[in-house]
Amino acid sequence: MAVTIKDVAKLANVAPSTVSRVIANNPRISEQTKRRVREAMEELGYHPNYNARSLANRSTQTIGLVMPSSADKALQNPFFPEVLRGISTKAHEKEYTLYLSTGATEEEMLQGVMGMVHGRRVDGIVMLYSRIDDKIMAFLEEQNFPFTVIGKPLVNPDSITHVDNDNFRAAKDVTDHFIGKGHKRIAFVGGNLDLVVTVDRLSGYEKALREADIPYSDDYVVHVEFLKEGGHEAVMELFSLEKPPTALVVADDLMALGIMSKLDEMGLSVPHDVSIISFNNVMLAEYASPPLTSVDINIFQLGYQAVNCLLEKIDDNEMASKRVCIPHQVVDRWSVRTLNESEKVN
Amino acid sequence: MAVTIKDVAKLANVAPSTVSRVIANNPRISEQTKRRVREAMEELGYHPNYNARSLANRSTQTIGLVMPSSADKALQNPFFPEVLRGISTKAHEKEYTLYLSTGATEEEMLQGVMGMVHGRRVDGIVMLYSRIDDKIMAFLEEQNFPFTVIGKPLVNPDSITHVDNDNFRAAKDVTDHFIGKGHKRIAFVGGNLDLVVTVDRLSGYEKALREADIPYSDDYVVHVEFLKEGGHEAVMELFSLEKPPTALVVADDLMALGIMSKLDEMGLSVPHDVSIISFNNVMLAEYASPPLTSVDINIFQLGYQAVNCLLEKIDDNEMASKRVCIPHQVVDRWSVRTLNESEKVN
DNA sequence: TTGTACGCGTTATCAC
DNA sequence: GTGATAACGCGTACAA
Repeated sequence: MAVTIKDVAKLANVAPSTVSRVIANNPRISEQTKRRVREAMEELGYHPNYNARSLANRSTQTIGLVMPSSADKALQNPFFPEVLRGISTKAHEKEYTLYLSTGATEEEMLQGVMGMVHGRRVDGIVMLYSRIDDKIMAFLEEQNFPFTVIGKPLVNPDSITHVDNDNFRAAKDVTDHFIGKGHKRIAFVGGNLDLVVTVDRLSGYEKALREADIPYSDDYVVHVEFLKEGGHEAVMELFSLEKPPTALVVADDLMALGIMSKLDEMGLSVPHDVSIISFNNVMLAEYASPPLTSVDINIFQLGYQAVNCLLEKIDDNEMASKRVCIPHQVVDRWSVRTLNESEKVN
Repeated sequence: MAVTIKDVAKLANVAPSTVSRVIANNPRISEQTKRRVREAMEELGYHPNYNARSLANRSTQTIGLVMPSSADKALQNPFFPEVLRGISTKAHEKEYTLYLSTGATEEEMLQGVMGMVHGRRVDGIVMLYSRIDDKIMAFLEEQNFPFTVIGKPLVNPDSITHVDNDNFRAAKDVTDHFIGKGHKRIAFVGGNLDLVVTVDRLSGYEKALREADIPYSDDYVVHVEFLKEGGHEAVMELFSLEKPPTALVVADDLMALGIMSKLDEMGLSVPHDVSIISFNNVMLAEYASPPLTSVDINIFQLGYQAVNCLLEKIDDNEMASKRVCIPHQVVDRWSVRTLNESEKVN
């Protein structure tokens, strides 16, 4: 069987506890025995068993990740690899490892999370999305288990540590940007209304219109099931209005891609016939035709900080909840056109 | 502290071992005591500690996932969410959970995997990619640790269990498809030559040309760093040849997107000026303009079967290695045009 | 059918 | 500085 701490102890002529101290680099052990023990470890090819350690320690040094359910189309969004990169970077820095929840349905996901928590498989959890009325979040709160959320929890956001963008502001910036370019017929294409981010951005959009005295119209607001066929219909509706929009605020780069595909089909060209600004600035935005002007929400930082906050909770036993706001910036590409005077109609 | 098996035992007036047996649903326990014990578990809110279980069991019921390093652009490919879906489905079926390796460099990744293996954090590993001369794979083989590979390992593929497509055949099919449509100037745009999949597809492409007596030319073969700027240059080269290609075999949907963006810039239109078939058939292929004809390689199945094979190794202690081949099919969309007679030049 | 006793590999608390 | 010894929570021969 595998080599244990006892084998090392025997070979080095010390007690198992001494070996343990050497591993922990306990300063009260003489350099001499440290060397001897290390040589023994080397010789036997010893590696500590993390399960045993966790058991004795009551700490797993791993954090659980809750993604959208695997059946969820949202998982296809390049948002996740990038947020994962941020998460894994911070985790690696602090020598934490990652545990993945799995499950196709929300119920399965919940079971998985309950397993992680009750089975003491993880020390804390990062939720990679924030959905309205989410059972998993409710469970974690009720259990008082350390967790952080990427995005803004709708229910008591003040008592849940989360890292988010100022999505209200970002959407307002984008809408203002359009207004500054002479656009007045500005439509909003949002994602699933269950996602808090959607409602935040919608509010920002509304606010910008209001400030500019542009009337808000329900006709100009559609919600697209992320890349779904239904979305295409929504776009068709939008452009069969008597006054079709000249500019689109789109909640996600991928959605923008889908929309552009549909526009292309309809013989409409971006940015000539319609301008688009979307969110996330994933790599794809740069490779679209035309390259998309997009709001960079700093996805990497979202993940990085989420882990950072979580570890503060775990390591420092920090009880207070906080909110971290990651800055955004719109990066200009080629999907926006400035309207000339004659085009500035209502 | 948390409620343990002993607390349950006490409340139910049985020995801890009995509780353990109830958990395992041991048939030798009377229904009556089972009920009593279960009630006690319920009342106390008992949940087994997986670390303790793993320790006693010598099995973790979790499988480790090796993805490309988080810094690798390849991680952005929608291939991964989808393969993850397959993996997680099978894992969930068999009540296995998932562990993620992290790391930005290859060295960090290797450290991570060594940690999983030596620390006995996982029972087996699925490698989500297969790169030529991969240190991680070499390590796993040397350790004789159960693992399966998605894609074909270049070194001794016969002794490593892997699940793959017939990429040679797929590329040949695609090239034949073009040939059947009258194309003769067919170029191949491959990905990183380190990836085995690239060389397999390249061979299939060559074979098809040879069979059709179409001369193979190095000028028609370029390799694109996935979605990278360099790729754009490669495309420019291709289309500044005196005889530019009329058809492109592209190793990845995302690459095709990048290429189409560049073609658009150059004033070339798909499929009018150039036809394209790419691989993977990720959701994006459907939403490109025009929608891409693409080879569906059944990504979900790749993941699902990879776990299946791994579990056979682990559970049944199956030592023999095998190769599972997942079927592919090309799904026709709008990126391919049939050449008319006058266009069928060399 | 159920209980006893020990082992899984570590860490932590005492001693010395 | 270092060595016993007792947890950590569970599974499992073996005994009853």
